[in-house]
Amino acid sequence: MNGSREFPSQYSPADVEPRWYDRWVAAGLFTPYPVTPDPAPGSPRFSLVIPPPNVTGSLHMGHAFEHTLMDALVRRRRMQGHTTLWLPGMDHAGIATQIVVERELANEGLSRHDLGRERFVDRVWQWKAESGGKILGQMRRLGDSVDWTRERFTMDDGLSLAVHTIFKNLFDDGLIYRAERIINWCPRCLTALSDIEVEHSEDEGELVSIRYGDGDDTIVVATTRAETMLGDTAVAVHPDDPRYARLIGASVALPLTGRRIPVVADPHVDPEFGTGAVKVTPAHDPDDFEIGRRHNLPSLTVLDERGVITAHGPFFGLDRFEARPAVVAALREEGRIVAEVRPYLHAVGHCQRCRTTVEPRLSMQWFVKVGPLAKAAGDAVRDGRVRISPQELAARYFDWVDDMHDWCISRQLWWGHRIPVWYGPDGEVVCPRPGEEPPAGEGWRQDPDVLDTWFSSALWPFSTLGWPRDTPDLRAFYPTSVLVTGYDILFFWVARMMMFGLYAMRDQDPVDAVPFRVVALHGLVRDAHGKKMSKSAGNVVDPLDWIDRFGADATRFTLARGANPGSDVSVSEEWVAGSRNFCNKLWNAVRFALRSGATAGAGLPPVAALSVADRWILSRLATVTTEVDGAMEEFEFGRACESMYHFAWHEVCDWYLELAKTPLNSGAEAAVTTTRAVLGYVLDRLLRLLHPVMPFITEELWTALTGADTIVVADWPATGAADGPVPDPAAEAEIGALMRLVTEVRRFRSDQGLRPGQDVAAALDGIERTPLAGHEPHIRALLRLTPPPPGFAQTASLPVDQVTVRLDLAGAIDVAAERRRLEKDLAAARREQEQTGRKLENAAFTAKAPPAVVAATRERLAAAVAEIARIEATLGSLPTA
RNA sequence: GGGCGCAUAGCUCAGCGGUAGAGCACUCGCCUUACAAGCGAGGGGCCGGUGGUUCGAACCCGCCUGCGCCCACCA
Repeated sequence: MNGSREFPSQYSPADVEPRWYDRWVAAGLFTPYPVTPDPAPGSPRFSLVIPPPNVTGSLHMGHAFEHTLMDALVRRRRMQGHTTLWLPGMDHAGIATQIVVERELANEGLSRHDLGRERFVDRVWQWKAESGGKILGQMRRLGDSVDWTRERFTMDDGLSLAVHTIFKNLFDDGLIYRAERIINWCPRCLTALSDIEVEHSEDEGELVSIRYGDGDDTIVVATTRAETMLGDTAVAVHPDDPRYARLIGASVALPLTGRRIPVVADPHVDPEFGTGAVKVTPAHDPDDFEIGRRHNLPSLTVLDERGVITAHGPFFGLDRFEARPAVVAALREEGRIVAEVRPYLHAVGHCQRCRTTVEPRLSMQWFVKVGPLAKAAGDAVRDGRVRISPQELAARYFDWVDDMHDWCISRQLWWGHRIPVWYGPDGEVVCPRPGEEPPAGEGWRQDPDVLDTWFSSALWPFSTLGWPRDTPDLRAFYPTSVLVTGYDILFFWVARMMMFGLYAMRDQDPVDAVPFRVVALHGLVRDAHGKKMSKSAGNVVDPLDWIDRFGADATRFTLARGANPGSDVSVSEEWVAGSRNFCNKLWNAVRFALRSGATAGAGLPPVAALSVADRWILSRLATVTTEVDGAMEEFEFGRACESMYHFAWHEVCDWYLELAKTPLNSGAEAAVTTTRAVLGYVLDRLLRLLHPVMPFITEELWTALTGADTIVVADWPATGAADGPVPDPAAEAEIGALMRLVTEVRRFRSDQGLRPGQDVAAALDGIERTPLAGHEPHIRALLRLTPPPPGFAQTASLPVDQVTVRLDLAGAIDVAAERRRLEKDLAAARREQEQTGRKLENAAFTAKAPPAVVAATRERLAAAVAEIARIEATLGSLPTA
């Protein structure tokens, strides 16, 4: 149907890509089946859910990378005939999105409080609509073969039901609890954060040693946060520390305040560190909180939610960072109290979203009791129900899962799933079942907080399929086949999906309770020099920019080509340009094939009809098919791409297409027919192999070549199929010899600085006695050599293997250049002789090495010796300059 | 403070026990009837250092050096 399509000499993605995506969607190719019960019983299922992008903005190169890998996996499975679902969607990204919208409001001079909760949330929904649309557009441009009929959002009704349901279940099982704890608090975002939302960096600070007490009863403590001393309620020392034994149980005066605080003995204190004495601030330090609990110390809160001092006195109203030097200065004024101040490098926690220094804060929050959940999550990987690729990263997973702290899930935000708990006037705490009327009336109110955005993400693999309802999709596609995501969110997301998936599906067979069978972790996208892409470094590339300029396929190929399990990928404009060139190469190969009348779809001609060149390229195709198939199975996209690139460019285009020209132009009907069929077959299969990575150009070319409707559901070339090509070592050896001969002659010409046409005539002496006899027409065509006229004037003689090429040169050869070339070859041959010779003289080698290796070494030695003799003879026959 | 990973051609990386590879960059020659986004040829590497295992090490083991990442409540 497309045979008459125009094929310009350059591939233009802009003319091709826009034509296909909507057609694919309209044809329902990305939809496994409509939402009906059990549609395709018995067929293998392949499903995966997209890591939902945040609605905060647009997709970056990391998304393009991740989507390329997922799409490649999905498209291959679809071609393999699996009932395939790639489920798209987006994440409301609680804190991140709220910050973005707040920033937008700030530009209008407003805060969220000016709008009030309801209007603010409406505003965020409005933002979501715009930003989300942009992301969907990007996914279409990338070619993501997602099922749009099943698109979800973490805050849509179904997912909100799932959130409420699992919260209720966990609550009833005692796995969610509310408690007053020291949590990580962001004084800018004004919300609690979980441990992993805090990023530590080595920051410079000051370690201040302060003398507490007066008279003889003094004790020196050190701190990096002097302002917190206002909230000190004790000094702790190690129970066995003789220096302080006499003070234990006594009290000392707290400078600046005059309060007396006890000295307590606690084994947590390290007597080796500093003075061996620690100030205890239970309200503002997690360690101190624990010490306080053990010794029944009061908690004195001296900082408010914005990090401002609330303790009465001269520091009241100061920000914590102003208060810190102010406290030290005040201590100095009292004299002798500051024992030492020295610069100190220590790890400081920052809010992942806004970089503000996190403040440990005592507050009432909701937590998930992770113990049993994390145990199950670890076991599922340990016992092999879930495989992590690459395996090395499993260690990181275990480290985290096996030593996880309870997860603080409440956030003091407005954008997110509101905690489904109501508090009564008499202290009642009620979590109604979904659908059940929440308690109402005087004094009842719902918890104002929302859930950590990762709480809903953790349900994604099953909430998107309809859970908690028992839907056909849930039955068909859970567990999902594979999860593709970056190693950087192993903890944030993967571990939590494991916990919640196993918990939600705890009634299922344990094997089928897991959220995914395999976790395929990829790395980060970096720039050409391996640097992380970041706005501040100015090396961020928008994938759409590349798609516009080089095409989606080139962008995808560049990303896939660098992808190895778990490792980062470096990309740059030069490389995507290289991929664009590759697209162009494919384009022109098919253009040539079409012009040559290549036929695809009829299968292979009988083996007897094939030429050696045909057998060779089919042999290579067989091997490449196996390589690509195997590599993709193991998420080794880089290897798969290398294999296809090399085969397509350097074997099919560089050699086979050139070799094919001889039979195609021969006029011999049988040869023409066979060559057309093989050419068509090879390109057909190559395009199928490439399709998962380069969907658009392969669709365009394949439909043109075969006349079929779409490559999207064409059969994936199976490894070792009965009717497929097979490896043919004899043909490979023969074409290998042909390549050597042709290359040698070209090298000779290049070294001699010969212009084309200066050596058109040549004799190929001795070729009739070699396997290359039948290839003489090929060789002459590739080298543009005519047969020698009778009695031609031969001026150069070039031996290659068993053949001597005698060339008719316009002038005398450049003897010096030829001598240089031969001497270089000679040196190489001598090195080889020496090396292999030494090896064979090694008695232990011949005794212990495998016989095949020994035999190969013997052959190499013999070849080197022959080569040396040949070169020396040639050198001897050169006229002296 | 723990744990993990990486050091191979100018750059980015593959190879992980038997003749050092790719892409890009570079040099030279070519508008050869699919493609100049191309064709042909070429240069370039004591595979971080150092010991060991082995007939044989870029590859396995020990140590050293230099980078990178993750985790961590030592004030």
